[in-house]
Amino acid sequence: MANIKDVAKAAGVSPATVSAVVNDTAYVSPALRARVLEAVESLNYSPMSAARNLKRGRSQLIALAVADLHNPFFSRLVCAAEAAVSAWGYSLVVFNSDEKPENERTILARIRSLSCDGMVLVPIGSPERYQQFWRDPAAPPLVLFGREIGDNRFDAVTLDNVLAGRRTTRYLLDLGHRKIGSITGPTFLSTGAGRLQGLLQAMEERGLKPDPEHIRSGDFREEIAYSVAMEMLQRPDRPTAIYVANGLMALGTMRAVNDLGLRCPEDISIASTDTLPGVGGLRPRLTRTEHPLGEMIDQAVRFLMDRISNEDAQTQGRRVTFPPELLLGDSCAAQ
Amino acid sequence: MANIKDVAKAAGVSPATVSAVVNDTAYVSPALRARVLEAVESLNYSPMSAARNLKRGRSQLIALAVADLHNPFFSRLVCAAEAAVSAWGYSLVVFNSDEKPENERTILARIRSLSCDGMVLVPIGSPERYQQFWRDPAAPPLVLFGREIGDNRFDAVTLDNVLAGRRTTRYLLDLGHRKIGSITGPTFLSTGAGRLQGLLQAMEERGLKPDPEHIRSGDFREEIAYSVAMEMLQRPDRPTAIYVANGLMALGTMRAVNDLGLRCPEDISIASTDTLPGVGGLRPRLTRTEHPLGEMIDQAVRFLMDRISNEDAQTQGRRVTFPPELLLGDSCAAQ
DNA sequence: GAACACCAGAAAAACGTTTCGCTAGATAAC
DNA sequence: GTTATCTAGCGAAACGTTTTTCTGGTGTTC
Repeated sequence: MANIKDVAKAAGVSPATVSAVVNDTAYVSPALRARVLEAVESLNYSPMSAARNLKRGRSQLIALAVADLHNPFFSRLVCAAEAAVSAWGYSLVVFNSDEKPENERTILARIRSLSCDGMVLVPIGSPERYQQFWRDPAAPPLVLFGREIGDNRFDAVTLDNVLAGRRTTRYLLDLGHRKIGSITGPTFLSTGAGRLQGLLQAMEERGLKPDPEHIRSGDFREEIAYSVAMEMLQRPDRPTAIYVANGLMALGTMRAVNDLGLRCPEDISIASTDTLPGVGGLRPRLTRTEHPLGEMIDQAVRFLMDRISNEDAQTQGRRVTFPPELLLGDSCAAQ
Repeated sequence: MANIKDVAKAAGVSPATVSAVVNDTAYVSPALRARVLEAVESLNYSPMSAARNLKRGRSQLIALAVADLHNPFFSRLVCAAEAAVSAWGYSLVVFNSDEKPENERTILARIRSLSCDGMVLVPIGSPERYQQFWRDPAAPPLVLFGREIGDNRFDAVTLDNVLAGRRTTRYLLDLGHRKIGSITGPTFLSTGAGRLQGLLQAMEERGLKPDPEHIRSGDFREEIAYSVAMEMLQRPDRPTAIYVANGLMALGTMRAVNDLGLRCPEDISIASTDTLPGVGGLRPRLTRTEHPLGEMIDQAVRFLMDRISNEDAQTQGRRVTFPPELLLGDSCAAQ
């Protein structure tokens, strides 16, 4: 592969001049500039980023480490992140911790050694895990995404999960439902806990309290949600509406509804937070609160760019919480 | 960040020795090795990959450039590729050409300058586009994925699309269907053309020929498939079964079926190639042929690893075509 | 016409590794 | 005891850039 010296030789100039032309970093007379560009063209030269990175100390790489790439929600995140990152001239390196702490550890080490210029992390586990990462001056800027870990030193972008739960539940309450159940995510995750808390808040506002038997964790997984829903819906005092905490579980719940011969929304109303890509056309259309995913990842990347350019940046973590949007389908009926 | 010299100084050895220890590339006496490791530990040293890459001439990066990241199929591909690549100690850089040639051009340039050690490409457009890429000795090994472009110089991993179409159609024929329609992908893509061709072959085997009005392109998109299906299903001589060429369109077709008050499979049988993630629980469960995606990407990565280690490799492109699996749901009924 | 400022471009150092060739010391052989 | 053999570890070059410093030539000004 042609290197900068080859180009310099071909154009009869010094490597410095080639660099100046290629990076547009200093004035070069039109004549020379043309010769250089011609040489670049004919040799099909493109600067080797390993060398450039070594010299410049940055890599033009942004890492995205998600907790579970199998979950379509995170797939959508990858898609949005790729777009956001490449708009700033960066490339996206994708990692999947698969909810396993040891994987996450490996990934963090790898990101550091790749000298990624920044990273977006959907964290698993508790803040202690990131202590060392935080202290390490060589670590790239970090934005936590989606999940709260109770540590305000990092920048963080999240959905207002409590609001999501509250808003969705209020909608069900406004339709007249009183016996509202929920299939929640894991409560050790802020996404699971927050959405549940929002539901509880909304019901409490009306002086209601859910039947404990109607609040069950589906672990954010389709099959588990299915079996939990099967059981809940077969109870004699089954709820009239269910708030499901994510898209995969919403589908599992719908399946249970169908398998039991129940009709949605006539027999049971279903509302969720989040949905699945591509299923927009399914009937009944799901009533749900959604993440403004594009805006969220844009914000996360903006945080990173900010830290990257402002080395002297405040050490305090900034956090932005996005409100969910309530999108009406026809999976809920008045009670 | 601590560098190799700092470690060397701390351990009282030369940088060469540190390198030998870190990479386990030469014998170092136990005593020294321990001192070095201790220094590495206490300084939290990790080799800077930019420098290492510069010296070694590789980057431990594999690029995956897909044609449309919004399509859930390619999201699944990302997930599978991340796993395959990291199993070999590489990291995955993800790009989305969004079916736009100019994006693809940019991406190829970027991959080259990142010195990615290999790339998996879901190509858009015709082979000429990759000519220059092919001639460039600096370009990393390339495996084409999913789509045929009629150029046998590259390694390629594909699904046997013709077989997918044929197998699915035969299944419908065996159920007694004679008036079989299809919502196809774009026929300028091998995936679209192949699946359609498979359908035609299967029908021809039985001396049948589809009504031209029953063969329509849905462009691999949900909404287009919806409107095409709406129209096709409202024809007085509507087909009794439809073969839909991908998962997104299958959902659109199902939606049209529902919106027209038709029942599947009683009124119309639907079978597809590919499906959507997470919708495994939907009713009716889709009868479909699926990509063995994990095996396919594993094969692609193995091709790359092969080229990476065997510099002297054959210049001839190898190609592996995977047979689709037919998975029975309950979206098809006997006619 | 001389002194000076200015500027385009070149030369060279530096970034952090790996790796080749070498040295010095130990061991073994005679 | 001398020489040959071997080996652990070191020094230094090299990878391909960017960037700082330097140089030589041109133009300006009094």
